[in-house]
Amino acid sequence: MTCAESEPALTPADQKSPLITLTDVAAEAGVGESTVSRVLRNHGSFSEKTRAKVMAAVEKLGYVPNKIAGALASTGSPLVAIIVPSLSNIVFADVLSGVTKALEAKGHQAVFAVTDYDPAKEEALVAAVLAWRPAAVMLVGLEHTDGTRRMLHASGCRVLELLDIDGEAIDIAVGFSHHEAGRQTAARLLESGYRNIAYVGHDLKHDMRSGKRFAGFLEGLANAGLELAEQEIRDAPSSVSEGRAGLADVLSRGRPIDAVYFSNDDMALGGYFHCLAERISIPDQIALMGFNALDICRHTPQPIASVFTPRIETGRRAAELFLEGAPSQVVDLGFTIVAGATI
Amino acid sequence: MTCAESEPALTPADQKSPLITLTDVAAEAGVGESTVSRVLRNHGSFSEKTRAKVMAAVEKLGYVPNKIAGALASTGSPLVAIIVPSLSNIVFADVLSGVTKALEAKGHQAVFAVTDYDPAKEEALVAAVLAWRPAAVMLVGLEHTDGTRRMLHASGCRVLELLDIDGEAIDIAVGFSHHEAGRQTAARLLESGYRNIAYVGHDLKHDMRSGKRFAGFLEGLANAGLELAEQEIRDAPSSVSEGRAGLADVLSRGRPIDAVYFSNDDMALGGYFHCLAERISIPDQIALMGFNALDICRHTPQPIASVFTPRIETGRRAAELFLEGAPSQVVDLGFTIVAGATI
DNA sequence: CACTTCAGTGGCAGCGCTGCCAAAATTTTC
DNA sequence: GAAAATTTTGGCAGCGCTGCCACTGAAGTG
Repeated sequence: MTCAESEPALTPADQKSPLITLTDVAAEAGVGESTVSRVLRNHGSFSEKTRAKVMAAVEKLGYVPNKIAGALASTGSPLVAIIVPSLSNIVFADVLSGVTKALEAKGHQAVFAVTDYDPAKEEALVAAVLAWRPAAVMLVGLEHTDGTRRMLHASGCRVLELLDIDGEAIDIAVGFSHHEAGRQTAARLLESGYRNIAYVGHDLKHDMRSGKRFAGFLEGLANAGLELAEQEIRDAPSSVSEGRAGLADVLSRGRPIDAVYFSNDDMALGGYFHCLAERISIPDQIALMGFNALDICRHTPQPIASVFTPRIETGRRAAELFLEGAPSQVVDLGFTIVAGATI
Repeated sequence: MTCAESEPALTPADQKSPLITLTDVAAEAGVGESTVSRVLRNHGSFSEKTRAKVMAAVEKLGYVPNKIAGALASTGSPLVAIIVPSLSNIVFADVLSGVTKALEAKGHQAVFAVTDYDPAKEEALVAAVLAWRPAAVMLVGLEHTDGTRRMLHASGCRVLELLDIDGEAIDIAVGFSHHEAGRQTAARLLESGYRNIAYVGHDLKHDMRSGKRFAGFLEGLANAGLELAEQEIRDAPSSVSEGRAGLADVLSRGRPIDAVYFSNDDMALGGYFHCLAERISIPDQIALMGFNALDICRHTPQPIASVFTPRIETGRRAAELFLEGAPSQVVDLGFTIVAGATI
């Protein structure tokens, strides 16, 4: 739960002037401390004349309020913790943007950390951020260690789980169903007449959500009495190169393949590049389908078919729900299959 | 400097149990508060027996130390603020990863914010983060408003400016010279025999660093007595679609062009897609050169020539310098021109 | 054996702010 | 014009922790 880590080296720059405090401002303005506090937070009542005096003193002294002290004195904290699996995937950066944009307008500050898709690290990071007594903790996905869950419950702060709704939410979940996305993708491919379908994916053990899509996809095929013609699951994070190598591998096996479902757009883009390089005609010889509908895949010579996911919206909505003090709930923001030129 | 924004709504979840404090742990363990504090921070001396008692109490009560209180009591703060222009550009996400990875090992916590390339917003965000009394503030680039500089100076905390060294640093700067990168890119293109060179760029007013590369590039051409054959500067953030449209535009003007320098790899990738779509042969008909050496551009059918920039390394190094308490300095991490199949 | 030494410990005063309460100033009311 | 209602204000006790200092008792010293 708590480990005695060795001290972080604190501010090395020695404070030249002992920083201005609220008391200094009060003295300068010739009013009481609480009055300054009220004016600065625009909270409670005070006269216009007082406000002017205080603001003048603040300006003159270059006072910057100390939120650390403020947060300690008032019990609530304006901090929101955001813990994401990775930043190299644009998906999480999008979520982060959405969250911070909605938060900053309300005077909240984001503290954040990256888990590298490691649940144990997530647990450690949750412990670390809880020490800051955040008003809310945002996590990606619904899968967490028991320790993480326990700490989160005990902390009493709001918990927002993002980008997934397939499972049990701790408090609020905002996202969409990956399982359903996988299912519908399969349905769409079948509708278009493809029957020899391959899957090229990445590291399922760590990326739970791509695993859920894969399961949904298989279910979609099974419903039509079909199964995957080929599959290649790379033991690495998703990337263009893995996607390219993965498709190359699948095709090298010689079995006829008329469509390929990739675990996401990075992988699909790699597959697309493989086809371009090998002069494999798309979609005549082979159809490609990705996931996320990244901007980049909309601007390839032939736009790659994909599934649009509301990433920024997920972040924004989560922040809003938290700000509103919404009750525990699961918000399904849905997804949209976008046809490209590749199916 | 400071504005009276209206209150953020604080923790809406009502604390069920008045959270465990260090005093509770001390009582449970039958020792003094300072002893618990010493054990938990592994600081000062205490017996193994005491340590065990304290840890047992911590475990039993599920105590999570309150760093807000800790930071207030000790003057230094283990918070580091990171302010980036954007998150949609992978470059800044990389820097962020580098920074947080190096920081978390040392018990520091990152707080972060996004400016959207707006210096005024940067100033507001600096004011906001300074209220958390961070041990360091990390910013991208060397261009800041006077207000930002003034606040940063007055704060007395370390200031790290990342990804640029062409200019006056406030405290520590870590990065490389964009001007020089532009110059060397021009030299390289000239070396390869190209003479009818075009530039396709994005929004220079906001992205200072791409402006510096452009200036360096022009200088490189001028040194050889040349100037740009064509140029197209999009009034938008860099993206694949802008790059594609930009190149299309330049080529439509009918002037012979044998090489194109793009403001970055996103733009270059767009240009590459345009060539693929229009069956323009690369590099026979036209050579392409980007900037950043993104992974994705290394895996296109023909790898796109680019300039590798040490992004994660910049973040890591900056964090290390801060942790070491290094003196003010400018660290040039350099860059590397990487040949692709497109020049 | 009286002396110093020092690891191990507890007490308590803040850190800079907010929240509460009561006092003071102002306005309203009859 | 005095009383009542209201607005504005200041004082001060914490928030939960750390840093300092003083204290303990066991070990080391001559």
